[in-house]
Amino acid sequence: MAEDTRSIRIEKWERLKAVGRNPFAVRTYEVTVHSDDLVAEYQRYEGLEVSMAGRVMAVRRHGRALFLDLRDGQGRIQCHCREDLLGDAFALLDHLDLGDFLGVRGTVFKTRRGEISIEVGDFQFLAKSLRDLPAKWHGLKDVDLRYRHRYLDLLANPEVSKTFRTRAQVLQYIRHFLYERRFMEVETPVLQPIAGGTEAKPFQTHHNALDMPLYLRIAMELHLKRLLVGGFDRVYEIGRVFRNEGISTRHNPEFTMLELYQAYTDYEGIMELVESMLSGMVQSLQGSYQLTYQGETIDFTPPFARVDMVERLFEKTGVHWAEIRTTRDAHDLAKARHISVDSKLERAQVMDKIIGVVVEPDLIQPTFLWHHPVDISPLAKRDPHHPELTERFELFVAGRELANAFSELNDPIDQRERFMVQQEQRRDGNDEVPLLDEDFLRALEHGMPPTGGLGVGIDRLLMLLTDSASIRDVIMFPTMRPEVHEETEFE
RNA sequence: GGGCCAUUAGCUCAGUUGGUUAGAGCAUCCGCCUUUUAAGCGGAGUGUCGAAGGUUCGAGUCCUUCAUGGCCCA
Repeated sequence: MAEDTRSIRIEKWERLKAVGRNPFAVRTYEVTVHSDDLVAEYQRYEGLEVSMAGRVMAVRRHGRALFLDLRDGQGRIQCHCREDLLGDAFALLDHLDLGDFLGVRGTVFKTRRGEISIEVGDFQFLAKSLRDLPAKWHGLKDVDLRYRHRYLDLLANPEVSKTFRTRAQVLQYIRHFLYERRFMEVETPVLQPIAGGTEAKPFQTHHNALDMPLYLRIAMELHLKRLLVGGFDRVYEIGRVFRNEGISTRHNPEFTMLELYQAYTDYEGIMELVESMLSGMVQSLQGSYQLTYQGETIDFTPPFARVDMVERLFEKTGVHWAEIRTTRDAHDLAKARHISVDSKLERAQVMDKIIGVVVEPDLIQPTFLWHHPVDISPLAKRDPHHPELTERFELFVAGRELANAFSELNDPIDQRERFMVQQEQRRDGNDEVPLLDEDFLRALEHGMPPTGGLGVGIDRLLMLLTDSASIRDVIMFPTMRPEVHEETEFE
């Protein structure tokens, strides 16, 4: 029973305290080497005294000696403790449990079976664990427990730690890549009086002192563009955005976006940037341009394929975008293709849904789907030769949108007109359309340079790079319903 | 929101057409063991069978509702 384990361990702790060895009274422990480095450079360490600290993951007792596995932040190292070397201190190991933190000092050697180990000459309890760790080799499989108690998931399932190490590497890679291209990292508000920059339902909160509603941002776009007006010409932000929508294997209410804006270039310049960034990232992580996602080989060798959205729609449906003039036409097409859409949606949104069903799922290899119609791209510059289309692309990989980019609309009059169209949709009941951001328009009127912009969903990128089926596998603490009953075990 | 599936010991899982006292491995506890590594050997304990109702002489098993999660669809 869990309570028995706990009280037994508390008793052992009491006994340690009684002999002046209270683990929780210890503040520091000298660490001279980490496990992985020691194993990698065994020749250098053999016969030398080292000092290490970590969590005890396994104990194998052999009477007057024992082996234990110590896990530190890098990996695992085996330690050997013998009574003839440790003397009276050996008896203290009776109070050792799986999960305890231990510091050891001793000599590096190799066992008969060839395992690099430490012959412990001195040890210290650094923290006591009062609860059982998850099973040794089954791992922790219950997904609910894994996400709720991620610390146990990380301890029990090595591939989970690896995923989050990859996440850290990817963020580092991006920052380094953008640093080399002279981008500056900035931070813009999460709390906003108007949540704009895309279409999504925002979370609402309230500021007490100002007595006003505030929204959690759904995108960073409009603030980053203000910075271009302000004179920075290459800016980016990596941060959390929030969308008050359903939860699924591809959606978490809060997720991480990269947005970047580069002045004096357009969507084709950004296309080059994305190709270079992603192919280089895959190369540096995998050692090649290929990776496997859910059984499918994906090849990030640049250049990526380019597919014209309107053309591909025509190939797939025999219908040209221009033939769909009204909302009615769009709904008819959806019905003909057996695609169910909300009857309240307008023409452009219905078409967006249709494209999502008939075009996007086929885009398995990295593919730029480009030249989106202007009415689903309110912040993108028009294509000068086809003013009903825009200089925009979305990058699809494994049938999913990974990035979205365009030549940023900097014509303040056109921008205002497009916002006005959105306001009509809002009045017609589309509550995903943001309110008009007058200050943003004012900024544009001061003049924004021609600019290419990009947004990348970092979590979805990580799903690809770590072959994860669910977005929850790449977010440390995904959004969960609270547990029904809190266990209170304090007597 | 709809459909399907899951929930049994701390962990991972069995549990027959409804049948007596619900099982295994690991973990835990006791004993032995000074180069093991899923160490070994001997012994012991372990459950609100997700929750609440119902059917039945009898429910882990059948029915209903609920909770949480997963997959698919919207």
